[in-house]
Amino acid sequence: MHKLADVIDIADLMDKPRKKRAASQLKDEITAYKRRRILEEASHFFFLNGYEATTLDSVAEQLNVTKPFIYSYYKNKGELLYEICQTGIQLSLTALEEALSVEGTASEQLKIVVERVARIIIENQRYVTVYLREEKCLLPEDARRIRDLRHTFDTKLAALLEKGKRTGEFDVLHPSRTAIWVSGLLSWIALWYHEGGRWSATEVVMDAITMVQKMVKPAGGAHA
Amino acid sequence: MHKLADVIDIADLMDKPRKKRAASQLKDEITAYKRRRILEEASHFFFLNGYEATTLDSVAEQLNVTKPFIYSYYKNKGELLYEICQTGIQLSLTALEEALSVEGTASEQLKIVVERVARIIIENQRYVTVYLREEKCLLPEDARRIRDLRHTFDTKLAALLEKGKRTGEFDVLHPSRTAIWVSGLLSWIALWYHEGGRWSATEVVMDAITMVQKMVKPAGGAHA
DNA sequence: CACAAATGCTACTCTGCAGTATAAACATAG
DNA sequence: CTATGTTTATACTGCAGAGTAGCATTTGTG
Repeated sequence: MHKLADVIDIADLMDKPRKKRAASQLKDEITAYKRRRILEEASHFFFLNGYEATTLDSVAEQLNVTKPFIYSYYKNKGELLYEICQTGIQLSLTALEEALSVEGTASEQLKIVVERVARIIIENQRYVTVYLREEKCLLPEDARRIRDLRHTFDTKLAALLEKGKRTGEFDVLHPSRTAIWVSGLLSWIALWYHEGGRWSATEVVMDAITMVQKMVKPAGGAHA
Repeated sequence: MHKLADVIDIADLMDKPRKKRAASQLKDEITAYKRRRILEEASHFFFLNGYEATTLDSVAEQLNVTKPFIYSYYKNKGELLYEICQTGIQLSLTALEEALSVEGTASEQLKIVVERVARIIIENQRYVTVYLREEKCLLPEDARRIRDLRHTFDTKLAALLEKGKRTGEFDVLHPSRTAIWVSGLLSWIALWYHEGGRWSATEVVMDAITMVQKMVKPAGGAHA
């Protein structure tokens, strides 16, 4: 239901001078940057205080702007939440897909997957935590799209476990159920890890790898 | 800092007639029952919609009473949240302690622990989920007490892993860190399990047992 | 410099809900 | 059947925060 003008860049069709096109491109980049900054600060507050408890006034104050400024870049508070949740799951999914594109045995791939996804989750803890914690606050249609991404994640992970099962590398009774335990273990990192806490990010990542490897290891002890 | 009268039942000290004591006892039971019913319904709404998004008016309506009724049994909304979170973690802790009191090897005990705690978490999903999700909404001092209970849970679990490590039943590099992964895996059940969903409670419990056993199993494959 | 167009801010509105003052209904005792 | 205390409801207050209308300010253009 888009108007044509919304989809195709009018500047490219009409014979606008170079300068103008360049200028509008720059403007778009600035707009994108502002949106990103708002999202960053909002995720910070949502992470610390929760979605409902966070006021857009406080986010604005942190950015040294005012509330209407935020409203000129986001339709409403819910849109901010959606973008944060989306970022949280999308980053993990992308990390998974990139890891899967590395050639190797199922065991090697799984190790890379866990390592990369765990790192991404730690680096983007705010986004992932808000996604896990505030799902209930999303509009139904937004929640649906987020769940679909999550489902894709679990499905791709399950496929990897299935592959390892066929080659005999893994001992998993039920790949799609095991995938949920593995992705749960990864998600748990976001809820539990604390920067500057008792354990370093690297320790946590290494632990996660070890745990997942044990979860899928055949009983016989083959395939160390 | 309690006054004496708050600690010792005055009716027992003064020579009150039997009837009065019996009557006041019954009254206390009724009061306790009302508090429990309020808590049940509140946890239902907190679970479904989140703490902040839930109005006490809606809880009252569900109970066919009014908001001031609730306020005559609970000081404020925060106290309700605290009791729910407390219930969530306390139930798990009690289940753990009961399971630990069963005599047996570390492996046997661990199996019982995971089984019982997983069952309790599934049966009391509302309470546990609210505890995991709404921790940020608690007053600092309440949050502190909840964290202490959680810490006790993790510590007792770590002690069991330590014991199994000494006997050679378990292969865990770092018991207290592994305990956190195990308790995370158990917590994850509350966030993910859905009654009437693809998998039954029994399947989930059995899966949890399998996963935890694999997580601590020695590489050599001894101690099946 | 004048004019236009965007970008951002001041100063609101309006709603929804936590919490309460007060009155009514009910029970219990004398 | 009145007197007294207890339990519950009616009917408010007060406030915080989401969202907005309209003014001010900057920026770019001929």
